Amino acid sequence: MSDDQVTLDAEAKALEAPADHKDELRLWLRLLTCANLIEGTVRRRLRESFDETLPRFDLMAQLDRASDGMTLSELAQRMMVSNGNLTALVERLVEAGQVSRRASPSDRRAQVVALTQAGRRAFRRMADAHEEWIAELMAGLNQRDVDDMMRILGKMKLSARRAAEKDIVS
Amino acid sequence: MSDDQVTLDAEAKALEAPADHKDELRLWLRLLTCANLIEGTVRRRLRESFDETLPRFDLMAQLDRASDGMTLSELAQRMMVSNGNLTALVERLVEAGQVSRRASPSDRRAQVVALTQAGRRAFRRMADAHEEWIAELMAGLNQRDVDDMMRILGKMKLSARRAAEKDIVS
DNA sequence: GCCATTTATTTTATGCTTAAAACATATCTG
DNA sequence: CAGATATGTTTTAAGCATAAAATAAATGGC
Repeated sequence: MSDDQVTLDAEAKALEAPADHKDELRLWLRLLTCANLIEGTVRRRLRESFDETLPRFDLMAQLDRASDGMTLSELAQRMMVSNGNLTALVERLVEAGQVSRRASPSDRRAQVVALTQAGRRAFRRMADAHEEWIAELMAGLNQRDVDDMMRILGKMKLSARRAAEKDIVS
Repeated sequence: MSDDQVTLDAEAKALEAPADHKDELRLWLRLLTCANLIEGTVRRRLRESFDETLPRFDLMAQLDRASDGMTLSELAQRMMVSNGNLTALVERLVEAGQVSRRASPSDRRAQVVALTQAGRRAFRRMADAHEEWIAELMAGLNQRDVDDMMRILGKMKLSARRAAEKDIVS
């Protein structure tokens, strides 16, 4: 490997131009394309097969993992959406009888939301289909690809979180 | 390799349970987490540094690559958003003087949109910062990670597109 | 116990997004 | 060339999303 050449090129550039990050940019664009492609397909199929929206499905997926329910703030954090977003979303799901809402026993400011029995039943049906759809969309990957990507995405998640938190904490 | 064992297990399962696709599901959730983390950071910084929104930036990015502009339909397809979505988005950018809009010479239904000079100038400033942000968010990856992931995402893109198009073409 | 700060939620204003319907123009087919 | 079909765009109705401000309750320091 010609490290000298790399170093010389890098130094030659550093004097007049900023570092080149085209590879990372291309990676990001491709990641985004894949995410949009998959998310769009899931969104469409959820609507066509179950007359349900993706945000509602995502919300139910979080509640499905917490049998005792959770507060709105906790839900917002896990879903990575703003608090205000949940107010209306939860309201509609409560109206539809899929989510229950009760005051927190320990904190009079907070509300605990949870899946109703009907909500859990509906979610489970959708989740089974959803799992199949994801597998179908990723059918072109072999186990090695899945494992490799899982590992690299783990690193990316850490890296991105560190950079993102720098903005907020300070 | 014990193919027999694999086959037996698979057959034993097939009788009572559907195939297990947990790995793909986990991969999808992690991919989504990364995408949301990065996209959210970019969105916030665009607003804080340039008082600009991500959809507007994305639109300008597409136009930056087509110096002669393109029609709304072509733009919608490249951005992977609905046509109706663009009407208002373009309208606001035209108002802001960043995008121009003219009738297509060859098709009286169509309009061609393009960046104005001011729009191009503004976009270039933002794009430089954006490239740095992406590199920072992905700083935890080495070149090998970037290359590996790029390759696997290429496979995923093909795979997802095939599955997605199955729904629509029919 | 009181005041400052933090935390939980809602409200408001604005913008993004979609699907579906409506409309206009192009293109194809017989 | 006429009618059918396809394509380009806008409109409509509904829902999703954010930031920022407002409100309410909890917590911490003194």
